[in-house]
Amino acid sequence: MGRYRVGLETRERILEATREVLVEEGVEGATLKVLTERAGVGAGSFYNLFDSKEAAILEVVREAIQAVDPDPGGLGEESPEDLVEAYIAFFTRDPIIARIYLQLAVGGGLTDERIAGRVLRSHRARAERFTAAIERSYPDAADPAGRAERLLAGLTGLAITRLLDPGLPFATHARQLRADVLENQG
Amino acid sequence: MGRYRVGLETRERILEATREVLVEEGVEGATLKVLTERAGVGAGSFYNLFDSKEAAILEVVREAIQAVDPDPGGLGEESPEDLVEAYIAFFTRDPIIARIYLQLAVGGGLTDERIAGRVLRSHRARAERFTAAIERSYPDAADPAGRAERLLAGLTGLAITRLLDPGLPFATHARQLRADVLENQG
DNA sequence: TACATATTGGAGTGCTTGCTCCAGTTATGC
DNA sequence: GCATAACTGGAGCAAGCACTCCAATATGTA
Repeated sequence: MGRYRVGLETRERILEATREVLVEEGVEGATLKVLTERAGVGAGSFYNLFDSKEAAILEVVREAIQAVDPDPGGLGEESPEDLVEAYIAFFTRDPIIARIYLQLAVGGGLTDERIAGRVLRSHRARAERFTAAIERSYPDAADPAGRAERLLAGLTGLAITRLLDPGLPFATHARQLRADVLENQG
Repeated sequence: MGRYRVGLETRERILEATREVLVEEGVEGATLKVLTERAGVGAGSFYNLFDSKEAAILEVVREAIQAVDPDPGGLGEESPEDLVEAYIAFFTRDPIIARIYLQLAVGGGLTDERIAGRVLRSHRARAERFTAAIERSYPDAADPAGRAERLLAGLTGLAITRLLDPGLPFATHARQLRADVLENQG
Protein backbone atom coordinates (compact mmCIF):
# COMPACT_ATOMS: atom_id res chain seq x y z
CA MET A 1 0.00 0.00 0.00
CA GLY A 2 1.90 3.06 -1.24
CA ARG A 3 1.66 6.14 0.96
CA TYR A 4 1.24 9.75 -0.01
CA ARG A 5 3.19 12.43 1.79
CA VAL A 6 0.09 13.81 3.53
CA GLY A 7 -0.69 10.34 4.80
CA LEU A 8 2.72 9.99 6.39
CA GLU A 9 2.38 13.42 7.96
CA THR A 10 -0.98 12.46 9.43
CA ARG A 11 0.59 9.28 10.74
CA GLU A 12 3.23 11.34 12.50
CA ARG A 13 0.58 13.62 14.01
CA ILE A 14 -1.26 10.59 15.35
CA LEU A 15 1.91 9.16 16.90
CA GLU A 16 2.70 12.49 18.51
CA ALA A 17 -0.80 12.73 19.92
CA THR A 18 -0.46 9.17 21.21
CA ARG A 19 2.80 10.03 22.94
CA GLU A 20 1.26 13.06 24.59
CA VAL A 21 -1.84 11.24 25.76
CA LEU A 22 0.17 8.31 27.11
CA VAL A 23 2.27 10.69 29.16
CA GLU A 24 -0.64 12.71 30.48
CA GLU A 25 -3.33 10.10 30.88
CA GLY A 26 -1.64 6.73 30.75
CA VAL A 27 -2.76 3.73 28.75
CA GLU A 28 -6.26 3.82 30.20
CA GLY A 29 -6.81 7.34 28.98
CA ALA A 30 -5.67 6.57 25.45
CA THR A 31 -9.07 5.93 23.88
CA LEU A 32 -9.59 6.21 20.15
CA LYS A 33 -11.76 9.29 20.63
CA VAL A 34 -9.07 11.04 22.66
CA LEU A 35 -6.29 10.09 20.25
CA THR A 36 -8.15 11.13 17.10
CA GLU A 37 -9.44 14.39 18.56
CA ARG A 38 -5.96 15.27 19.80
CA ALA A 39 -4.49 14.51 16.38
CA GLY A 40 -7.35 16.29 14.63
CA VAL A 41 -8.34 13.38 12.40
CA GLY A 42 -11.39 11.21 11.92
CA ALA A 43 -11.57 7.57 12.86
CA GLY A 44 -11.46 6.64 9.18
CA SER A 45 -8.13 8.36 8.74
CA PHE A 46 -6.75 6.62 11.79
CA TYR A 47 -7.64 3.19 10.48
CA ASN A 48 -6.36 4.06 7.06
CA LEU A 49 -2.94 4.38 8.66
CA PHE A 50 -2.95 1.91 11.56
CA ASP A 51 -4.35 -1.59 11.79
CA SER A 52 -5.63 -0.99 15.31
CA LYS A 53 -5.36 1.36 18.26
CA GLU A 54 -2.95 -1.06 19.87
CA ALA A 55 -0.67 -0.87 16.84
CA ALA A 56 -0.21 2.86 17.30
CA ILE A 57 0.50 2.45 21.00
CA LEU A 58 2.99 -0.37 20.41
CA GLU A 59 4.76 1.80 17.84
CA VAL A 60 5.23 4.49 20.46
CA VAL A 61 6.43 1.92 22.99
CA ARG A 62 8.87 0.48 20.48
CA GLU A 63 10.37 3.90 19.87
CA ALA A 64 10.58 4.58 23.60
CA ILE A 65 12.36 1.30 24.29
CA GLN A 66 14.81 1.97 21.51
CA ALA A 67 15.44 5.49 22.78
CA VAL A 68 16.55 4.21 26.17
CA ASP A 69 19.47 2.37 24.60
CA PRO A 70 20.75 4.54 21.79
CA ASP A 71 23.95 4.73 19.79
CA PRO A 72 25.12 1.15 19.45
CA GLY A 73 27.97 2.62 17.44
CA GLY A 74 30.16 3.14 20.48
CA LEU A 75 30.10 -0.59 21.26
CA GLY A 76 33.46 -1.86 22.46
CA GLU A 77 34.63 1.58 23.52
CA GLU A 78 32.19 2.79 26.14
CA SER A 79 32.86 2.68 29.87
CA PRO A 80 30.31 1.99 32.62
CA GLU A 81 30.53 5.70 33.43
CA ASP A 82 29.50 6.49 29.84
CA LEU A 83 26.53 4.15 30.07
CA VAL A 84 25.36 5.61 33.36
CA GLU A 85 25.72 9.12 31.95
CA ALA A 86 23.72 8.05 28.89
CA TYR A 87 20.97 6.78 31.17
CA ILE A 88 21.00 10.03 33.15
CA ALA A 89 20.91 12.03 29.93
CA PHE A 90 18.01 9.98 28.63
CA PHE A 91 15.94 10.73 31.70
CA THR A 92 16.99 14.35 31.90
CA ARG A 93 16.79 15.33 28.26
CA ASP A 94 13.77 13.32 27.19
CA PRO A 95 11.54 12.95 30.23
CA ILE A 96 8.44 12.37 28.13
CA ILE A 97 9.79 9.31 26.41
CA ALA A 98 11.35 8.22 29.68
CA ARG A 99 8.01 8.41 31.39
CA ILE A 100 6.37 6.38 28.64
CA TYR A 101 9.13 3.83 28.90
CA LEU A 102 8.62 3.26 32.60
CA GLN A 103 4.88 3.67 32.56
CA LEU A 104 4.06 1.33 29.73
CA ALA A 105 7.08 -0.88 29.39
CA VAL A 106 7.75 -1.43 33.07
CA GLY A 107 4.28 -0.95 34.52
CA GLY A 108 2.11 -2.34 31.76
CA GLY A 109 4.72 -4.89 30.77
CA LEU A 110 4.00 -6.87 33.90
CA THR A 111 0.64 -7.91 32.52
CA ASP A 112 0.89 -7.62 28.74
CA GLU A 113 2.88 -10.56 27.36
CA ARG A 114 3.97 -8.81 24.19
CA ILE A 115 5.25 -5.74 25.94
CA ALA A 116 6.86 -7.85 28.66
CA GLY A 117 8.79 -9.78 26.00
CA ARG A 118 10.08 -6.63 24.38
CA VAL A 119 11.11 -5.11 27.67
CA LEU A 120 12.90 -8.27 28.77
CA ARG A 121 14.79 -8.51 25.49
CA SER A 122 15.86 -4.89 25.67
CA HIS A 123 16.83 -5.37 29.31
CA ARG A 124 19.02 -8.37 28.46
CA ALA A 125 20.76 -6.45 25.68
CA ARG A 126 21.44 -3.56 28.00
CA ALA A 127 22.70 -5.86 30.74
CA GLU A 128 25.17 -7.43 28.31
CA ARG A 129 26.40 -4.02 27.28
CA PHE A 130 26.92 -3.02 30.90
CA THR A 131 28.65 -6.32 31.62
CA ALA A 132 31.06 -5.88 28.74
CA ALA A 133 31.85 -2.33 29.80
CA ILE A 134 32.51 -3.45 33.37
CA GLU A 135 34.80 -6.24 32.21
CA ARG A 136 36.75 -3.72 30.17
CA SER A 137 37.06 -1.05 32.86
CA TYR A 138 37.28 -3.31 35.91
CA PRO A 139 38.96 -6.51 34.66
CA ASP A 140 39.61 -7.73 38.22
CA ALA A 141 36.05 -7.25 39.47
CA ALA A 142 34.29 -10.44 40.47
CA ASP A 143 30.91 -11.28 38.94
CA PRO A 144 30.64 -8.49 36.36
CA ALA A 145 27.26 -9.76 35.13
CA GLY A 146 25.82 -9.59 38.64
CA ARG A 147 27.18 -6.09 39.10
CA ALA A 148 25.60 -5.05 35.81
CA GLU A 149 22.27 -6.49 36.92
CA ARG A 150 22.36 -4.65 40.25
CA LEU A 151 23.43 -1.37 38.69
CA LEU A 152 20.65 -1.54 36.10
CA ALA A 153 18.08 -2.46 38.71
CA GLY A 154 19.17 0.46 40.83
CA LEU A 155 18.88 2.86 37.92
CA THR A 156 15.39 1.62 37.12
CA GLY A 157 14.34 1.93 40.74
CA LEU A 158 15.77 5.43 40.99
CA ALA A 159 13.95 6.42 37.82
CA ILE A 160 10.64 5.21 39.25
CA THR A 161 11.21 6.96 42.56
CA ARG A 162 12.01 10.11 40.67
CA LEU A 163 8.75 9.99 38.77
CA LEU A 164 6.88 9.73 42.05
CA ASP A 165 9.06 12.35 43.72
CA PRO A 166 10.44 14.94 41.27
CA GLY A 167 12.67 16.37 43.99
CA LEU A 168 14.93 13.32 44.01
CA PRO A 169 18.51 14.14 42.91
CA PHE A 170 18.49 11.43 40.30
CA ALA A 171 21.86 12.08 38.66
CA THR A 172 23.77 12.26 41.94
CA HIS A 173 22.28 9.01 43.19
CA ALA A 174 22.85 7.28 39.87
CA ARG A 175 26.56 8.20 39.85
CA GLN A 176 27.03 7.21 43.48
CA LEU A 177 25.28 3.92 42.84
CA ARG A 178 27.73 3.14 40.07
CA ALA A 179 30.57 3.73 42.51
CA ASP A 180 28.84 1.58 45.15
CA VAL A 181 28.36 -1.35 42.83
CA LEU A 182 31.60 -1.20 40.87
CA GLU A 183 34.23 -0.02 43.34
CA ASN A 184 33.42 -2.45 46.08
CA GLN A 185 36.47 -4.75 46.44
CA GLY A 186 36.87 -4.07 42.69
CA MET B 1 -25.56 0.64 57.71
CA GLY B 2 -25.23 -2.42 59.91
CA ARG B 3 -23.88 -5.52 58.21
CA TYR B 4 -24.97 -9.10 58.60
CA ARG B 5 -22.38 -11.84 58.87
CA VAL B 6 -23.15 -13.21 55.40
CA GLY B 7 -22.61 -9.76 53.94
CA LEU B 8 -19.14 -9.47 55.45
CA GLU B 9 -18.27 -12.93 54.17
CA THR B 10 -19.40 -11.97 50.69
CA ARG B 11 -17.31 -8.84 50.93
CA GLU B 12 -14.26 -10.95 51.74
CA ARG B 13 -14.99 -13.26 48.80
CA ILE B 14 -15.16 -10.27 46.48
CA LEU B 15 -11.85 -8.89 47.75
CA GLU B 16 -10.19 -12.26 47.32
CA ALA B 17 -11.52 -12.54 43.77
CA THR B 18 -10.27 -9.01 43.08
CA ARG B 19 -6.80 -9.92 44.33
CA GLU B 20 -6.69 -13.00 42.12
CA VAL B 21 -7.90 -11.19 39.03
CA LEU B 22 -5.49 -8.30 39.51
CA VAL B 23 -2.62 -10.76 39.70
CA GLU B 24 -3.68 -12.80 36.70
CA GLU B 25 -5.17 -10.18 34.42
CA GLY B 26 -4.02 -6.83 35.70
CA VAL B 27 -6.19 -3.77 36.18
CA GLU B 28 -7.50 -3.87 32.63
CA GLY B 29 -8.84 -7.38 33.09
CA ALA B 30 -10.62 -6.52 36.31
CA THR B 31 -14.07 -5.82 34.86
CA LEU B 32 -17.18 -5.99 36.99
CA LYS B 33 -18.36 -9.08 35.14
CA VAL B 34 -15.08 -10.90 35.79
CA LEU B 35 -14.95 -9.90 39.45
CA THR B 36 -18.55 -10.83 40.22
CA GLU B 37 -18.41 -14.15 38.35
CA ARG B 38 -15.16 -15.05 40.11
CA ALA B 39 -16.68 -14.21 43.46
CA GLY B 40 -19.93 -15.95 42.56
CA VAL B 41 -22.17 -12.96 43.25
CA GLY B 42 -24.54 -10.78 41.28
CA ALA B 43 -23.88 -7.17 40.43
CA GLY B 44 -26.51 -6.11 42.96
CA SER B 45 -24.64 -7.84 45.78
CA PHE B 46 -21.41 -6.18 44.72
CA TYR B 47 -22.91 -2.70 44.88
CA ASN B 48 -24.61 -3.48 48.14
CA LEU B 49 -21.12 -3.88 49.62
CA PHE B 50 -18.92 -1.49 47.64
CA ASP B 51 -19.60 2.02 46.41
CA SER B 52 -17.88 1.33 43.11
CA LYS B 53 -15.56 -1.10 41.36
CA GLU B 54 -12.70 1.27 42.03
CA ALA B 55 -13.40 1.14 45.76
CA ALA B 56 -12.83 -2.61 45.83
CA ILE B 57 -9.60 -2.29 43.85
CA LEU B 58 -8.30 0.50 46.04
CA GLU B 59 -9.04 -1.60 49.11
CA VAL B 60 -6.85 -4.37 47.71
CA VAL B 61 -4.09 -1.91 46.86
CA ARG B 62 -4.23 -0.42 50.33
CA GLU B 63 -3.74 -3.83 51.89
CA ALA B 64 -0.89 -4.65 49.52
CA ILE B 65 0.95 -1.44 50.29
CA GLN B 66 0.59 -2.06 53.99
CA ALA B 67 1.86 -5.61 53.61
CA VAL B 68 5.14 -4.48 52.08
CA ASP B 69 6.13 -2.71 55.29
CA PRO B 70 4.89 -4.86 58.13
CA ASP B 71 5.73 -5.17 61.79
CA PRO B 72 6.44 -1.62 62.93
CA GLY B 73 6.96 -3.15 66.37
CA GLY B 74 10.64 -3.83 65.84
CA LEU B 75 11.31 -0.12 65.32
CA GLY B 76 14.56 1.00 66.91
CA GLU B 77 16.00 -2.50 66.99
CA GLU B 78 16.16 -3.70 63.40
CA SER B 79 19.34 -3.68 61.29
CA PRO B 80 19.57 -2.94 57.55
CA GLU B 81 20.15 -6.66 57.10
CA ASP B 82 16.84 -7.35 58.83
CA LEU B 83 15.03 -4.91 56.57
CA VAL B 84 16.54 -6.40 53.43
CA GLU B 85 15.65 -9.89 54.61
CA ALA B 86 12.10 -8.70 55.30
CA TYR B 87 11.88 -7.36 51.76
CA ILE B 88 13.20 -10.64 50.37
CA ALA B 89 10.75 -12.57 52.51
CA PHE B 90 7.88 -10.40 51.36
CA PHE B 91 8.63 -11.14 47.73
CA THR B 92 9.36 -14.79 48.30
CA ARG B 93 6.57 -15.70 50.69
CA ASP B 94 3.80 -13.57 49.26
CA PRO B 95 4.49 -13.18 45.55
CA ILE B 96 0.84 -12.49 44.79
CA ILE B 97 0.62 -9.43 46.99
CA ALA B 98 4.09 -8.45 45.86
CA ARG B 99 3.00 -8.56 42.26
CA ILE B 100 -0.05 -6.46 42.97
CA TYR B 101 2.09 -4.00 44.83
CA LEU B 102 4.47 -3.48 41.93
CA GLN B 103 1.86 -3.80 39.23
CA LEU B 104 -0.70 -1.39 40.57
CA ALA B 105 1.15 0.72 43.07
CA VAL B 106 4.34 1.23 41.12
CA GLY B 107 3.02 0.84 37.59
CA GLY B 108 -0.42 2.35 37.94
CA GLY B 109 0.77 4.84 40.49
CA LEU B 110 2.61 6.74 37.82
CA THR B 111 -0.68 7.93 36.33
CA ASP B 112 -3.24 7.74 39.12
CA GLU B 113 -2.77 10.63 41.53
CA ARG B 114 -4.41 8.93 44.47
CA ILE B 115 -2.34 5.77 44.19
CA ALA B 116 0.82 7.78 43.54
CA GLY B 117 0.30 9.69 46.78
CA ARG B 118 -0.11 6.53 48.79
CA VAL B 119 2.93 4.90 47.25
CA LEU B 120 5.08 7.96 47.83
CA ARG B 121 4.02 8.21 51.46
CA SER B 122 4.76 4.54 52.06
CA HIS B 123 8.09 4.94 50.25
CA ARG B 124 9.10 7.86 52.46
CA ALA B 125 8.22 5.93 55.60
CA ARG B 126 10.28 2.98 54.47
CA ALA B 127 13.20 5.20 53.50
CA GLU B 128 13.21 6.73 56.98
CA ARG B 129 13.21 3.30 58.54
CA PHE B 130 16.16 2.22 56.39
CA THR B 131 18.00 5.44 57.18
CA ALA B 132 17.56 4.96 60.91
CA ALA B 133 18.76 1.37 60.69
CA ILE B 134 21.83 2.42 58.71
CA GLU B 135 22.68 5.16 61.20
CA ARG B 136 22.48 2.60 63.97
CA SER B 137 24.54 -0.13 62.30
CA TYR B 138 26.99 2.07 60.39
CA PRO B 139 27.34 5.23 62.49
CA ASP B 140 30.39 6.39 60.52
CA ALA B 141 28.82 6.01 57.08
CA ALA B 142 28.43 9.25 55.17
CA ASP B 143 25.00 10.22 53.79
CA PRO B 144 22.87 7.47 55.36
CA ALA B 145 19.69 8.87 53.79
CA GLY B 146 21.20 8.68 50.32
CA ARG B 147 22.36 5.13 50.93
CA ALA B 148 18.86 4.20 52.06
CA GLU B 149 17.41 5.75 48.92
CA ARG B 150 19.81 3.85 46.66
CA LEU B 151 19.30 0.56 48.46
CA LEU B 152 15.51 0.88 48.26
CA ALA B 153 15.66 1.85 44.60
CA GLY B 154 17.83 -1.15 43.87
CA LEU B 155 15.46 -3.50 45.67
CA THR B 156 12.50 -2.12 43.72
CA GLY B 157 14.37 -2.45 40.44
CA LEU B 158 15.42 -6.00 41.23
CA ALA B 159 11.84 -6.89 42.11
CA ILE B 160 10.62 -5.57 38.76
CA THR B 161 13.33 -7.38 36.85
CA ARG B 162 12.42 -10.54 38.68
CA LEU B 163 8.79 -10.28 37.67
CA LEU B 164 9.88 -10.00 34.04
CA ASP B 165 12.52 -12.71 34.41
CA PRO B 166 11.60 -15.31 37.06
CA GLY B 167 15.06 -16.87 36.75
CA LEU B 168 16.74 -13.90 38.42
CA PRO B 169 18.39 -14.84 41.75
CA PHE B 170 16.59 -12.10 43.59
CA ALA B 171 17.72 -12.83 47.14
CA THR B 172 21.41 -13.11 46.24
CA HIS B 173 21.38 -9.85 44.35
CA ALA B 174 19.45 -8.09 47.09
CA ARG B 175 21.96 -9.13 49.76
CA GLN B 176 24.94 -8.20 47.62
CA LEU B 177 23.38 -4.85 46.82
CA ARG B 178 23.11 -4.11 50.53
CA ALA B 179 26.81 -4.84 50.88
CA ASP B 180 27.60 -2.67 47.83
CA VAL B 181 25.70 0.31 49.13
CA LEU B 182 26.54 0.08 52.83
CA GLU B 183 30.10 -1.20 52.99
CA ASN B 184 31.61 1.21 50.53
CA GLN B 185 34.04 3.43 52.49
CA GLY B 186 31.62 2.83 55.34
C1' DT C 1 -43.53 -14.98 65.98
C1' DA C 2 -43.39 -10.68 64.01
C1' DC C 3 -40.95 -7.14 62.24
C1' DA C 4 -37.22 -4.27 60.22
C1' DT C 5 -33.40 -4.40 57.70
C1' DA C 6 -29.69 -6.57 54.97
C1' DT C 7 -28.73 -9.53 51.10
C1' DT C 8 -29.55 -11.60 46.79
C1' DG C 9 -29.32 -12.33 41.45
C1' DG C 10 -30.02 -10.63 37.27
C1' DA C 11 -32.65 -8.04 33.79
C1' DG C 12 -32.31 -3.63 32.21
C1' DT C 13 -30.10 1.22 31.37
C1' DG C 14 -27.41 4.58 29.27
C1' DC C 15 -23.01 5.29 27.87
C1' DT C 16 -18.43 4.33 25.84
C1' DT C 17 -15.57 1.43 23.43
C1' DG C 18 -12.83 -0.02 19.12
C1' DC C 19 -13.84 -0.34 14.64
C1' DT C 20 -16.25 -0.34 9.76
C1' DC C 21 -18.13 1.72 5.81
C1' DC C 22 -18.47 4.92 2.41
C1' DA C 23 -19.11 8.97 -0.41
C1' DG C 24 -16.55 12.88 -1.36
C1' DT C 25 -11.86 15.01 -1.75
C1' DT C 26 -7.00 15.36 -2.62
C1' DA C 27 -2.39 13.88 -4.06
C1' DT C 28 0.60 11.89 -7.50
C1' DG C 29 2.57 9.80 -11.96
C1' DC C 30 2.27 10.09 -16.72
C1' DG D 1 -5.43 17.30 -17.26
C1' DC D 2 -6.61 12.79 -16.73
C1' DA D 3 -6.65 8.35 -14.39
C1' DT D 4 -5.79 6.02 -10.32
C1' DA D 5 -5.03 5.37 -5.90
C1' DA D 6 -4.67 7.24 -1.22
C1' DC D 7 -6.77 10.21 2.02
C1' DT D 8 -10.60 12.23 4.59
C1' DG D 9 -14.38 12.88 8.35
C1' DG D 10 -18.00 11.18 10.53
C1' DA D 11 -22.35 8.49 10.85
C1' DG D 12 -23.32 4.17 12.41
C1' DC D 13 -22.52 -0.56 14.58
C1' DA D 14 -22.12 -4.40 17.73
C1' DA D 15 -20.08 -5.41 21.93
C1' DG D 16 -18.79 -4.31 26.38
C1' DC D 17 -18.71 -1.26 30.22
C1' DA D 18 -20.05 0.33 35.16
C1' DC D 19 -23.94 0.71 37.43
C1' DT D 20 -29.24 0.76 38.91
C1' DC D 21 -33.45 -1.16 40.26
C1' DC D 22 -36.31 -4.32 42.30
C1' DA D 23 -38.91 -8.26 43.81
C1' DA D 24 -37.78 -12.23 46.39
C1' DT D 25 -35.40 -14.00 50.25
C1' DA D 26 -32.39 -14.46 54.33
C1' DT D 27 -30.88 -12.62 58.73
C1' DG D 28 -30.96 -10.82 63.22
C1' DT D 29 -33.86 -8.62 67.21
C1' DA D 30 -37.37 -8.21 70.63
